[in-house]
Amino acid sequence: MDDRLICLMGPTGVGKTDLAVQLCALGPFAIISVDSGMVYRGLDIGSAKPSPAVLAQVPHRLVDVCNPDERYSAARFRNDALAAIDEIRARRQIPLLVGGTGLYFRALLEGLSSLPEADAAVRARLERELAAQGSIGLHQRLGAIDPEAAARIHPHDPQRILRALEVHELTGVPLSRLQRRRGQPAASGQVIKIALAPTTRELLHRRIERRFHQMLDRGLCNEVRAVRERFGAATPLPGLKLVGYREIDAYIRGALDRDSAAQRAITATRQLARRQFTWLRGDGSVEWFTSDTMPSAARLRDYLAERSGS
RNA sequence: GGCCAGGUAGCUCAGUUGGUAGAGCAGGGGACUGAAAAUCCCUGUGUCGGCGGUUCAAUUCCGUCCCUGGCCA
Repeated sequence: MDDRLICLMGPTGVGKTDLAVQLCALGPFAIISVDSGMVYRGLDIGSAKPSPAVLAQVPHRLVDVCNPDERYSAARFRNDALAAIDEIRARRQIPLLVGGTGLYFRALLEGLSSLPEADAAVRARLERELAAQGSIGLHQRLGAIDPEAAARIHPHDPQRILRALEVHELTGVPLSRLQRRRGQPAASGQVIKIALAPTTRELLHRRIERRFHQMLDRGLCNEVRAVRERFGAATPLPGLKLVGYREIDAYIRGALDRDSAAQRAITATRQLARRQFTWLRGDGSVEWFTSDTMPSAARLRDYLAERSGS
């Protein structure tokens, strides 16, 4: 039985999705999206989802699985992806994991420790304490409870400080101790990692800028307005923290003019792409393919056939 | 053409009572365990517009030229 797990990775805007869709026409592949943006229903243009027509023809698992007012997570992704992998294999197809979310790939391929999930009440209280004491104050408190975690987490990193305190409150055990027992590798099979990237950064920057203007042309602003109308201006919407959405939301609320919102969105996308590179560069097991000229799906198929022979 | 204000890092600007200069942003690198498209960390040598002059020493003072903006003709 073919137990391969194919990962098509790369920074935003290099054409991973198009290539994956083409590949599906050439073999028994089934796509699982590894993308923290495409999980949101109604956030279509700005997350660069494939069109409804493409989605109907080539199913993407883990696209449109939660609403913009919900919070998705790496752990939820891991569970959903494991279920999708089983289902795909039961149909004698090969899972093709496509996306740029490094943490999700790691959660799936290396596993997560067994930790409590986020608790809204605890988090709300910690947020208030953060506002009152500042992150350095909370970091000191963490130092008393869990010196190991405090040493690893920077005093200015409120998100991680809060999470460490939250875990301790919920379990009575320091985060660092729970993390020492790392969960088993979560996904089974022969992992093949392919990264798609341009040869120069400038090429990527140009592509990002052009793509964002296309998103505006396709009605990104109206998409954000529709979401705001549906949930109300005051509701915190995790979905609108995504690159591009955040800036357009600020424009719609009147905090930014349209041009600076667009410029900031493009900048934020470049910075996102850089962080995505950082995950990939550190991984010695990825095979790099250039995206300067879109590699043909046939070439990728042949590469995969070669790899499976061993 | 005259007067005024500017010309310093890719951009916006500080600053140097004369001893060759530093912030923010951008860019680059890194971290990453239930928010991750998040949250953080590290990273600043540039003919200080050109050419002359004064001076031990000029980006700083003086002269002149060039460029940009404003006002006046």
